[in-house]
Amino acid sequence: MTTVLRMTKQREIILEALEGASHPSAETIYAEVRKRLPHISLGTVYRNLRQLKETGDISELQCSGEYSRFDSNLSRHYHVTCSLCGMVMDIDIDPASLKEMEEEVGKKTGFDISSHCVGFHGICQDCKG
Amino acid sequence: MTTVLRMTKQREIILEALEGASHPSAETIYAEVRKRLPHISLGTVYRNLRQLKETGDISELQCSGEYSRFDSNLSRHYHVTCSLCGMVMDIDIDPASLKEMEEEVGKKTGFDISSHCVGFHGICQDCKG
DNA sequence: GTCAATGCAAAAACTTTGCAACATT
DNA sequence: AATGTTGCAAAGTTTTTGCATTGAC
Repeated sequence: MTTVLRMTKQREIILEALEGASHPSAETIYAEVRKRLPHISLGTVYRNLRQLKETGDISELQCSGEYSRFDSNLSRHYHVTCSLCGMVMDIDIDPASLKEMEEEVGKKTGFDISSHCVGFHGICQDCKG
Repeated sequence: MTTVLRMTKQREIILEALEGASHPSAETIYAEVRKRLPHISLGTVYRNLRQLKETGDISELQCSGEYSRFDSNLSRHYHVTCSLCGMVMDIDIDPASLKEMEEEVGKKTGFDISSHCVGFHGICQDCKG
């Protein structure tokens, strides 16, 4: 019995916030959504993010710092995070060699590899100045 | 003015716990150290782990799950984490292609890349059975 | 003796959850 | 009408911190 998600005002606006921002954190989404729904609760934001992640409508970044960041871009791609300001930028690199590595790792360790996460860290152009 | 770390009984035993365990979490280290120092506090464990990390005596894993895990092996290497039992295993893969990627990422994004993190996730042999 | 380190407890930071009221289907 | 969803507040988890006391040098 699959549970059907209902399209509530809250969910709708959370999704719009996801699409309008770059890799926002839950807190950032909360702040954004509150401009249009002042009474929404942080709990609702977290619940929705988890559900949308489970249904595969959004993804959660890994290797991007201390707390969760979310992404409405579902294609396989990687990220750089600025160690100073926390800014996250998409990287256009070919996942092929990582895919190869997955296979190699599976063979070497006996694990059934289901995913990998890669993240780069450094200082962004703005923070260099 | 560099602060000199003092070798306390606590620090010594924490380091031994680090070396005797495989990628332990703070909580695991706490449990282990408490066998020999029953009155040590969790705060002391966290403080020491942070200090040892800062002095470069140990490293903190990334991409290894929800909470921090530590490593007394300082050489550059990567990890697989079991999604079921949380077990972490070292992987013997060549970091060369990742190093190349770092350069490519720097060029493409304008970031000064200082590090990258890579982690693989899957099901370990024990959990498959 | 000096000052880093400890134990303890309180708090911070992020996230989850219980529950009655409410809204979508 | 049925049940998924919300707001609120309380609580859970992991990690940090303030402070008086202790201990390494």
